[in-house]
Amino acid sequence: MQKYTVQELSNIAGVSVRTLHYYDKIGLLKPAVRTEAKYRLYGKNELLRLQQILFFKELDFPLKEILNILSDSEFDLIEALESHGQELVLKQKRISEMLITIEKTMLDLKEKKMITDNELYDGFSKEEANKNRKEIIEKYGAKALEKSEAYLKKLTKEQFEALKNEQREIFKVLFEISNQEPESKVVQLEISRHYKNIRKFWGTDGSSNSQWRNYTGLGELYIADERFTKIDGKVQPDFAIFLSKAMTYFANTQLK
Amino acid sequence: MQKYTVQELSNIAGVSVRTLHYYDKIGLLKPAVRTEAKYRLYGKNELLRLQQILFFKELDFPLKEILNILSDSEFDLIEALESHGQELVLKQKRISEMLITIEKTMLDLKEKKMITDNELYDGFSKEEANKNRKEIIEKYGAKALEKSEAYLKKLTKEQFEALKNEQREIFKVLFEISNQEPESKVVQLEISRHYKNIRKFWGTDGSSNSQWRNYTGLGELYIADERFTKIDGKVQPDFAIFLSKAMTYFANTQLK
DNA sequence: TTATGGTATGACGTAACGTTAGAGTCAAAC
DNA sequence: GTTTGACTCTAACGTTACGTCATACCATAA
Repeated sequence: MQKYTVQELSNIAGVSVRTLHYYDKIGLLKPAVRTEAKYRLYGKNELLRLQQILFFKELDFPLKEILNILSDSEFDLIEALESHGQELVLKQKRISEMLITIEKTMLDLKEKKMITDNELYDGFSKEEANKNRKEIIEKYGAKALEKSEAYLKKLTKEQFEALKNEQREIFKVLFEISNQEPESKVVQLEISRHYKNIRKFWGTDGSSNSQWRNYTGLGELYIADERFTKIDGKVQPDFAIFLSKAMTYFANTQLK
Repeated sequence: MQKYTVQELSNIAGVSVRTLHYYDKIGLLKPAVRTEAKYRLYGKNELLRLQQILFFKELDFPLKEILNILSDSEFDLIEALESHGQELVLKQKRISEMLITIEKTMLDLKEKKMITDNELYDGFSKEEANKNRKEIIEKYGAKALEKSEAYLKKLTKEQFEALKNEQREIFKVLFEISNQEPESKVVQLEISRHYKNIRKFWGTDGSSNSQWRNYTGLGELYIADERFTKIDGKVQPDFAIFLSKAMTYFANTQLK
């Protein structure tokens, strides 16, 4: 007759040795025999029983109930499955409700942190802001403005601040090499860094294509809105144009 | 300033005193002050914090994470909600799979226990069985036979046995009063017992109307199949007819 | 014979409390 | 002033299904 040691059975069934010790202790799965040295040896019946145990365990039955099921008759099995299934359905309902609550809460929080129109042109006077917008429309059309503002409004306050601040560093590097061609490898490498850096604000929504379009749009925004491309506090219009070109080129080469 | 003792806070927030002790111990909710006698006293801030805690607890956040959330900034909150939501979605998926497995298993089990055609007329020879079926058709039509057999085939073996055996008792009582009118109150009372007794084999499927039709059909079956209405081993055709009448009357009076 | 690796038992740790148990505290009733 | 009853405190075990040591024993090959 086939006999398995703890480790053998553990390998066959994919459970830990400790689990077998435990099942033995609680009387769920006793070894067929014990050697004089107290070693546990299991036979085929035990292997089968273990597989039954694992089946119910996968269904999230507590071990005590598994013990009952495996010792009682078949009729109880159906009943057990039925009532356990009902419990699971209830769990699902509860989780659904939790998910709804979570989504609502997130909406609430995001709403609070959404940028208001005022904050969008914060630091500019109303007139300046409007002048700013008119300029964009003249140069790039109303659609470009719309896209840019829609993009910014989707950000939270923190993200907006991060957008302004966190990129100073990388912009400095880019500024240093802004005498190079926007399509050059050196520039494109830095741009890819910038892209990765900015991507984390976009979350997971939107197709990859639309992400490239967004990125191009962001480049246009840099030209239009001088807040982003200030270097050491000074406005750099040429740099913004350089940036936009490099970004557009990057986006186009990535779009297969 | 308002101060609450453990029990007061426990009543307000709907948690146990032990829970407050525990939250204190793990540093999740410390009382505002401790009296010289070591009594815990909570203020309004603590009440508010407790409510926050309970909010996240309802969402199944572990207390450790709640501790982090309540001490860290708001940005982490959204992240926490998002990842926790993803966990919950995974849980839901796993439960869905479990439910599918359970349903499959139950189908398998029931199939095994379904009555086979042979077992349906078990104890009768083939000829007898066919004679039996012909008789039913002659007296009640083919539809009645079909319905009866369909009804029986839906039962599991155990249920079939139960149907035959478990009702001996109640049939004896009914047999005693079978000299009464089937429509009489005494009889109808017993019939209602019989109805309740038999109902548990039907499960939850089928409209209530169809259940009454089933019940009437079962009465016809009793007439046709003498196995069910044997009293002390003797066939009682008159009793079967009496039963069927009483059952039909019962079903009709219940159908509003 | 010893090195190596498998095995056994026992005990602590995990999460979030429930549940005694023993001892001290408070306010009111006597 | 004291007793009573309600309240509070800390400490400790129980719960689930093991993981993770620690320590000691066992088996087999070199």
